[in-house]
Amino acid sequence: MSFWLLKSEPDEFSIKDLRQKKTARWDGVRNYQARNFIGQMQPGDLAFFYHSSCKEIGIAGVMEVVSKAYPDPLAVDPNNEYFDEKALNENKWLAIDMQHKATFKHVLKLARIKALALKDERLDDLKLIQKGNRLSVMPITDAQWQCLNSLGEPT
DNA sequence: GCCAACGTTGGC
DNA sequence: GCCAACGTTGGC
Repeated sequence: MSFWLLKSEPDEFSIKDLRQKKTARWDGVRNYQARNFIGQMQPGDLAFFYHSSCKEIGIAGVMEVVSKAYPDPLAVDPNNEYFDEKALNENKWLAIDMQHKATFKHVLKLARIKALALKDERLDDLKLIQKGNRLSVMPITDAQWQCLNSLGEPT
């Protein structure tokens, strides 16, 4: 089993939205590196739901991968903002289904994660806080998961 | 709103 | 294949 972190702008799609829907398709990823990570995900994997570009930046909860990766239908829908003309021949973009597992009582804020990383060597290689990182889908090590998940108090 | 950093595109 | 220009991400 592997661990991941997936970013979303809560104005577009938040952990609250996922909790209401229970299961949702994670789609619209249009970055090759992120796409490749989605391709590696397996049912049963766990992922942090990260809120970006918002008031409370940080990890908002936990979700579970409940499907294998499959071609992203948005890429071949001309009316969708994530439409990709090149995908009409061969759709190489991937989507995957995620299920809500837990919403943290308080968002585990990025500032707190950064502060913690100064003292806890388990977070040394955390991609999230590496310089210039913009990946919206990234792997999390077992140690990083244990460290961060223990700080999130589920509601 | 600003800007650093990275990704993508396209001319050569 | 190089690189300048442009676009996007995302924290602050």
